[in-house]
Parts: sequence; C-alpha cells; structure tokens
Amino acid sequence: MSNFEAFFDYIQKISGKLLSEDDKHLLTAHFKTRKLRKRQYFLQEGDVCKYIGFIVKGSARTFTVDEKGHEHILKLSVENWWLTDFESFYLLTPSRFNIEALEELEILQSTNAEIEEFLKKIPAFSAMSNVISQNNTIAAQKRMQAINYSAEERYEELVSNYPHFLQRFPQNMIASCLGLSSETLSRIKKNALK
Amino acid sequence: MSNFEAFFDYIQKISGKLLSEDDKHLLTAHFKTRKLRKRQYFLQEGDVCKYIGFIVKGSARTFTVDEKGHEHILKLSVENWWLTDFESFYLLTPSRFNIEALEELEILQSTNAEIEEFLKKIPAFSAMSNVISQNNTIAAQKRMQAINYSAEERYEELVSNYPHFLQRFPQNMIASCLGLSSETLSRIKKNALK
DNA sequence: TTGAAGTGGTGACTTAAATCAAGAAAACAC
DNA sequence: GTGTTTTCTTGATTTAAGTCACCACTTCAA
Repeated sequence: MSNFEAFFDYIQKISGKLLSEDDKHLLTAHFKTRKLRKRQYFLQEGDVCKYIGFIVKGSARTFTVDEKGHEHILKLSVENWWLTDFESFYLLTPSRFNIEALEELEILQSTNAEIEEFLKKIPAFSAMSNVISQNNTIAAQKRMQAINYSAEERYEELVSNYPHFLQRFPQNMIASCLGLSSETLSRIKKNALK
Repeated sequence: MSNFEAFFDYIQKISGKLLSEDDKHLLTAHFKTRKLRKRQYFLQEGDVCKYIGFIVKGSARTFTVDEKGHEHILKLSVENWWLTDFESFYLLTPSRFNIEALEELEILQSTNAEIEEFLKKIPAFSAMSNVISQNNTIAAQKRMQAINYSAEERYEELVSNYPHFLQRFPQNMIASCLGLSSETLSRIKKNALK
C-alpha cells in the first residue's frame, strides 16, 4: 500500500487538490502494481503501448534503433514519472519506441480507458493532467530553443536540471540522451573540470 | 463576424463537440479582434505575455536573440494556430521571446483568466484544449527524436509536414526555424533537385 | 527610377562533433 | 580471485555544417 501512498501524494501535490477516500479506492482498484527485472521491456517497437505506468521505484529508458542499428535514447525516466509512449497510447498506433527497465522497476499501471474514467470522475486527477500538459507545453517550447545549443550547452542544461542523473546513469546513456557520442561527452567533462 | 465563424468551426472540429449559442456569445464577448501590421510585435522579450491569440489571417514568427545578436526562429505560425509564449502566459513570467507579425496579421485574443473561464464553462473549449495538449505531448516526443536528425532529414520533415511553408516564408526564415544556416539550406535544396 | 534593403546562390575555409581505434579502469559473474 | 563484460578515456582522422565573402536578382519605398 505504501506504493499508493506515494502515488496519492504525487497527485495531490501536482494538482493542488485532495483525493477523497472514494477517489483513492477507485485508483487502487484500477492501477495494478507491476514489477520488471533489469533489462526487461515495458514496450517493444511495433507493439501498441496499451499501458501507462507511474514509476514507484527504479528507472527506464525509451529508445529507438536506427537503420544502422544504432540506439538513440529519447528519455530516461525515474521515480514519480509517467512511463509510456504517448503517441501510441493515445492513438493506439504501433510504437516506434522501445522502453526497457534499467534497474529493477516497480510501476503502477493502467489503460487508456481507465485513465479516461479517472479524468472524468476524479477532479484531482484531471487537475493533475492539466498541470502536466501545461508543463509539457512549456518544455516543448524550451526544446525548440535547444536546436541551436552546442554539445556543452546541452550538457550544462542537463547538469543543472537533472544533476542526480549523472550518478544514476552510465555516461554513454547520458550521451545518447543528449544526442552526443560518448567520446564527446567524455571530453566535455574533462574540459569542465578546469 | 466571419472571423468568429472560422474560429467556431475550428473549435468544433478539433474538439468533436458542438458550441451552443450561449457558448458562442461568451466567446464573442471576450475574444477581441486585433490587427497588427507587418513587422509589428505581438510580444517583446522581457514583457509578460498577457494574451493568447487565435490567428484568423496572416502569419508570425517567434524568435530569440542570442548574445551575439543572432536571431533564432523557434516557430512560424499561420492561420488557425494559437499565438503566445505558453511559459510566460501560464506562469506570468517575463518572456525570453519576441513574436512579430510577418504579414498583415489578424487575431482573436483573450487573457489567461478568460481562458480559464472558457475551460470551465464551455465543454467544447475544454475538449479542444485536451486534444491540443495531447497533440503537444506527441509532438514533444517526436521532437526529442529529432535531436539526431541531420540537416537534410530536418528539412525533409518540414517539407512533408508543412509543404506550404516553402512558398509562404523566405528561405532564410525556414533555415533559422530548422536551426540551419541559410547557406546550408540553399545547398540542401540544390542537392535535392537531382 | 533609382537606390536600398531583402533574398538566394556559390566558393573557400574553419570548426564542432562523429567516427575509428586502442587501452585503462571499473563492475559483475562464477 | 580470476576472467569477462561494460564503461570510460584518449588520440588520430573524417565529415557535416557553420562562417565569411561576394555577387545576382527581386522588391519596394521615396
């Protein structure tokens, strides 16, 4: 149950609204705990992403594989983040992404239809969804700006926004996530020490 | 009034819901028509973006100016798009962007507080907002993928998504929007002709 | 109608970052 | 504890794209 406590706290904090006991029961009834071992896939390219997961414990990476067989990480996800391919999840189209557990992963998962229900029935859930959408829109704007950033600037931004990622994830994944080769990132870190 | 007809059509089409006569009156009462001449600013860097505009006619660019004085276009906007700096508009913080009319521009504009009211009172408006949020989230995901795209790939993507932009906007703006120098874009187009 | 500003094209050169290759160091498995 | 992946670093080379310089063509304003 402590899984759900953290989840409820998250919803209330983000939305600025309280969950009633009924709300909590509804959520508890529909969100299923799921555990994935390290390296296990939450989603494989070509499948429809039927679930959205709230990360209780652990981390995951979302990545694509290009024609040359190179992997590109789009996103690293940790506790209290939502895990899904939104495009596939919303539109029910086959996903172009893979989502893989990087550590022992524990999530609370639910389906699109259930989420629709929560949005209708739970004011705090719907308010949370709106806040997340707002943040997403703002983040999307910021990312447009980042087109012209140099490798150093992209790295500095990550350091200031997600400093704990540096300890948690190997450098080659950080590099991939920033769209850099791991050699370049290694050199950037060396220069930054001066 | 025909301005509003197009606006109502847009809301109904995107949301999949109909607007009642009351809904329409509420919108008509609060959205103000505003015209900007070519080169006029809708928003200047440092100001809070108090308004959101729905473009009825014309186009605009959202851009920043870096330390070296170079302009970077983040977005080109045309008819039936929303015009605002979402970060500044939602959070009431000073904007880092400029928004300038590229052609004679006609918009329907409203404030944050009014939008909140529409979201509460007009189901079609709220449904529209949700659909736009969904699309935004999907677009944000796609943009993450684009980190590793080459100049050619970025250009090809624009050609397939927004072919009419090529006629409508000068090449140097398209280039800036793609994060390329105009020389590079010129060379890409030359190669593409083969 | 004639500058002036804006736009687009091309060549020469520079630069940032990728790629290739090889070792060192750390983490993990048995 | 020893071997085996995995991760990180460093150097040499290549490549994509930026920068600089210049010219041609159009549009537009006075």
